[in-house]
Amino acid sequence: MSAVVKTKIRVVLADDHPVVRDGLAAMVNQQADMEVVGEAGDGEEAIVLYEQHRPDVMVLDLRMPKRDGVAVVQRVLELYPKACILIMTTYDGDEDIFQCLSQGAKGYLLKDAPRPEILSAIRAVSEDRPYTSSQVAAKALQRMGKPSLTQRELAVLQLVAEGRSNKDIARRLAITEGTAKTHVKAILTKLDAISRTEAVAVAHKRGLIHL
Amino acid sequence: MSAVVKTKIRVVLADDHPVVRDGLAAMVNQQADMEVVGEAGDGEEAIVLYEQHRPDVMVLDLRMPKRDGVAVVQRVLELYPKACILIMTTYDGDEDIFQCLSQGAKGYLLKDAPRPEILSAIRAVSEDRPYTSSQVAAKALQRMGKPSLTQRELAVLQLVAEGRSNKDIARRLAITEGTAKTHVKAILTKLDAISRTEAVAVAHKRGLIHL
DNA sequence: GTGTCGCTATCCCCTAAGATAGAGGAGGCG
DNA sequence: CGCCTCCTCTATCTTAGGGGATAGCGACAC
Repeated sequence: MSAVVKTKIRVVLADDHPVVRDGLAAMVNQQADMEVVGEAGDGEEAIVLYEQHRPDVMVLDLRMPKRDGVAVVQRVLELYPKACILIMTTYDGDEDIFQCLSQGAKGYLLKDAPRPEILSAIRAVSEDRPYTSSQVAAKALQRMGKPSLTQRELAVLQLVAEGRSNKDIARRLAITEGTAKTHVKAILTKLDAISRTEAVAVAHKRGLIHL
Repeated sequence: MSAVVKTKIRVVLADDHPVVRDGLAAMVNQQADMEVVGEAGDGEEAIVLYEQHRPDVMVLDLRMPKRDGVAVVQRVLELYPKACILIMTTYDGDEDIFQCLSQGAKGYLLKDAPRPEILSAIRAVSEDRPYTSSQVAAKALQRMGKPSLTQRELAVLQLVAEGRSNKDIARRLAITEGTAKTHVKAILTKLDAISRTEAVAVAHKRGLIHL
């Protein structure tokens, strides 16, 4: 070990696609100043590996089995408030971005980002500097000023997106049909949609619902 | 060169995520019997690279800029009917799978497949043997017997998914509202849905529409 | 305690959506 | 040629969906 060699940036990867993990691992391990110390295929594993390795950076996919990215961010920062987490995903909805960043993730980038950007994002986050590409930042700002949905409204929205009728929704949530309609109307207003189908489209695009 | 060394399997990769290409490339180049000879980031590039290199296998993502996977399959097989194409994607809807395989793709696998499966799929397809995982095959069979939508119905479905009203759809397609309703009704029947919102949910899950 | 917020609920009104049935023209195919 | 599918249009009828407003109740904050 030479005296000029700094300690490498230690990275944990979490993504449910082996091929993506391989790609990231190859990229990272090729760099002189960083190394992969752990790979997780789902959310729970990600948390366990974080505790085991206490890496300088955790690179996290949003959609994963067991526990999704947002939940992992929340849990890890609850345990280790100084954790540096970089979200790397295909989802560019303003709600996803907003959730992650407001939970305390240090960076957010899209999977179609070029290699150099990915690496510089890892370096930035490892030094506790936030990293957000301009497009992502723009989305996060879009989210500002837009009204949030309540928990109940999100539950109703989920059922609406599955194609359920108001009556059906009411039965499942043990409320009256009138109340279901009240919630749906609130959703339409907040999402600025004129029909439930449009509301689903908007919600999908914004990342309020998935699938 | 030793006499026992066979010619390597020459592979072209097409995926819009650099990180995925890197992962695949790393995996492939690590194998003694295969090598990556080209990488494309969109559909048009994929076609060009196929013509340039005439690889033994092309690994193709479904959703790509410029031209999507199905279109690439169609075009390449039109030019070179003996081309061996392996689809590798996250989309597991029966329609996506059915489209690709019936167009002539030799294999279809999901991005969450383990490394060994990916490699054996590439080897299989390179020898002109079809490769389909059991889950994927099951989906393809599910598609059998299900009615197809006409072009017009697909166009209407797309607009329905965007949240347009019947009147709006009619205006955009230059038909009467009644005709729009007729199409919507046909869609509901074929997708076995009772409302347009459910139809959108079903269509999405089956891969008839994206986004 | 007063105010705000979230969840619940109810009433009226009206339109968009879906169910049903029928029909004619264009084009492909045996 | 007839047969079939697709696309188009029509008409009627019923219901689910959506607009607008209002309000009681519990939780929580100030």
